[in-house]
Amino acid sequence: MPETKKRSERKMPRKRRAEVLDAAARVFHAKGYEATSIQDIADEVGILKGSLYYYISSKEDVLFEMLQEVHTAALETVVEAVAADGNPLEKIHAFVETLARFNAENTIRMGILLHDFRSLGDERRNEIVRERDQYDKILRKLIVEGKDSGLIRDEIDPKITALAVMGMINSIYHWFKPSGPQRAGHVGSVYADLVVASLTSGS
Amino acid sequence: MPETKKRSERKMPRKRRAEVLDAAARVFHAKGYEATSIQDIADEVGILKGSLYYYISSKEDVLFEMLQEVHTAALETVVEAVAADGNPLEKIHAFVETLARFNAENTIRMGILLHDFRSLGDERRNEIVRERDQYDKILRKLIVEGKDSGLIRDEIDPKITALAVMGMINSIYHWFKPSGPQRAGHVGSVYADLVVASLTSGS
Amino acid sequence: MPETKKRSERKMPRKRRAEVLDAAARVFHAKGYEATSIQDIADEVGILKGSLYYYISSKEDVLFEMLQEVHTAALETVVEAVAADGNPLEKIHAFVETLARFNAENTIRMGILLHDFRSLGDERRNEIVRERDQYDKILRKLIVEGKDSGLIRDEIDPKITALAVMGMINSIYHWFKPSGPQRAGHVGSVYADLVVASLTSGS
Amino acid sequence: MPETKKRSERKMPRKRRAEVLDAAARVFHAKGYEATSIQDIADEVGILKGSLYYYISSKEDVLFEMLQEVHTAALETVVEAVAADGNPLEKIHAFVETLARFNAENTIRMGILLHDFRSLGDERRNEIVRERDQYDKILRKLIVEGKDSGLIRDEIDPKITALAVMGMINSIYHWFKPSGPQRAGHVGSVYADLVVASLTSGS
DNA sequence: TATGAATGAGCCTTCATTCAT
DNA sequence: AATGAATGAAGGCTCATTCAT
Repeated sequence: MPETKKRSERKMPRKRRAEVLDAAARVFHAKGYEATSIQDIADEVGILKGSLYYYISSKEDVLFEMLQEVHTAALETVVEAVAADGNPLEKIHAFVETLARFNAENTIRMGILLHDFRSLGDERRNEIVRERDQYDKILRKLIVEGKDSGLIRDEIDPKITALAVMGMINSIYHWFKPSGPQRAGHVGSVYADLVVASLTSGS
Repeated sequence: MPETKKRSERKMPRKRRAEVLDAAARVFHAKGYEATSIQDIADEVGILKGSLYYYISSKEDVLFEMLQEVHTAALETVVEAVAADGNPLEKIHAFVETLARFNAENTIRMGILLHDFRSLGDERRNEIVRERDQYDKILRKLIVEGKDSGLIRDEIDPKITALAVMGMINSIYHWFKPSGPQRAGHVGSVYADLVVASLTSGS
Repeated sequence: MPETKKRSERKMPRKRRAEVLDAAARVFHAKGYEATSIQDIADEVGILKGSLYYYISSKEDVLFEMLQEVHTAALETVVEAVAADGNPLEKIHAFVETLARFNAENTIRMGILLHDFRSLGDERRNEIVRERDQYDKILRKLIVEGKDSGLIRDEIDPKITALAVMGMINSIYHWFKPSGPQRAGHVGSVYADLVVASLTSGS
Repeated sequence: MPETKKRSERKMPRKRRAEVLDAAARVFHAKGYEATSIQDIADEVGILKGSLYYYISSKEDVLFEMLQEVHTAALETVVEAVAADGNPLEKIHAFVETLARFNAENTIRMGILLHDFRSLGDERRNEIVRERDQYDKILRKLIVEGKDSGLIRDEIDPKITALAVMGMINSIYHWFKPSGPQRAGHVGSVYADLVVASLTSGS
């Protein structure tokens, strides 16, 4: 059916813009935001660098929109996961599993978020940092609740532990390859099991 | 005595050179290698940027030497710790404790290593990456040995677990402040306890 | 009737074209020719910048046509005024009054003419300059005639005086606002009186 | 005396910077600020455009400093001239003579001031405009005083007249050539005589 | 008539590096 | 040991213009 083909090819309104953003994400991920030139992105898209500005308004804007986007998506996913029924330990399991899986499913953009948010202007950077702190807060609160209810060992230090767990999750983008042997879901459950075990064992 | 003179002439630059490297490390850590200009480093040292080239040969060289240095030191410390007597679990404890403490004690240079090694040329980057993989290898081998000797749970996946632990340790530079409440040694033992617990627990 | 159709098709563009020129004049006047982008003009008209090229052939062409137009109009008005009966002094009065009024009535286009004719290519600029010099010539000749006939003081230097008067007139676009308290005609007669007084007085 | 020569050639601390500013002024005057590229200035100086930034911090800064400079100098000269003893008419004569001469002596920088102050950012432009208005204020006040004391004709409109005189003076940069037949001082006195005549004659 | 996409040249600015002194 | 001046390449971005639709 040539008609169907035509329809899907016709006009593609904001499709090209998404292509540009995707290309930018790929290059940012590969070389880092600062080391990436507008030329690099243009090459990846296959147009001239001047032409890029038909789709973007500045290099930093591209970064910000990209980060904003993943950040919102990640936070939503996590909040939803933690909202489900369960005791603190089950919620921690869900938190880690969900966020680890999200990281594995979005290595490119999460990698940029974690590596390059510093390159944003003050205001925007603070906005991102503020949002990022929420993960930590949620996790730390769950650990405290787990200790209060006796599900988590007394010796556990909520602050350092939460930071350790976040660091563990935030490093997934360094090694996870979607084309590799592991599935993102597998990584999520392995990470979650590890964390839960570390909080409960030891007696 | 021309000899004495020579010796003192050779030594002075070294001291100043270390100052330059320290200044560079501070700025790299604060802004990232790519976002740091030679001017920034010169400002931090308090000399003109042209004068820097009396001590360094290129910006990348500074980075490389810095990374080499801390990398070697870290590896030495870890290898030594693991060489001590003990069963695999005890060795894992020592590994994590030592490396975590080292990270806390060297946030500036370890931060640069982990964030900016990508900016090196291909050859040098590979050299660093190759060395970095050794940590992973050591840890993974210890986990396998621990499983073989029944000290570590059967379900543990050595590969993912090793990566998770390394990620945990490698994120310390993000939050640890030498001037903060925690001592580096405390961080080390908390991390080590957490890891050991995660490997052994599980009812 | 293909003829009727043709005629109406040819005429429509003309109207829109005038709109475009007007919009361009407004923006040129507000920001200066060099600082005005084609985008600015398109925004003022309310169409896309690509669409502008249906009406214009280049940015410089727009400027040139605009300047040609007002220049011709100004010269016509002046020539007509000077052609009327009267002695040299009366003609100078008419000259200044007419040209000053014209300047006040056409601040936008006269402002562009006086501020931005330099941006034209060599040939066109020379064309404009050559025409502009005619005002000076006319005025200077009238001054000489006035001196010859004893109506104008002997000490008057025709060259510098003509230039001074022209400068006075050509600065009207800087401050005259059609919406302000003064009427254009008033400005004309005040200027003319001033000039005549300066040429005759001196006891 | 080679010594004297050496001394004057040695170190020339800010000499090169002045050369750069002079070159910039020349090009700005010839083509207008907006139409002048940094490349143009570099070519005029005879260095690479990147090298210019050793002496300047931005194109607009160069403009601003230049304008600031002439403006201050002009105002000082005028204020001093008006401060001298004399009746309002004599002061007006001094005002016009001084400012016209200053304009003739500084066609390049005054031309830039009058043609390109619009290109400054809002704040700086307002600063310049505010200072520029002072001339007008001074002159208008003198005219009013002249009318009050009966030295100036009753019919004179202080506002329009002041604007006309300022326009006359401000157009000198358009035609005056230091290499031409007229001396700057001559222009000053001719202008001043014209203005005084225009204010007093007519009875 | 008008749009949307792209071009290509040029612009201002930054920066690692060099070198004579 | 250090300075001051300059280089040359590159960077992000703007803009007049073109053209298929």
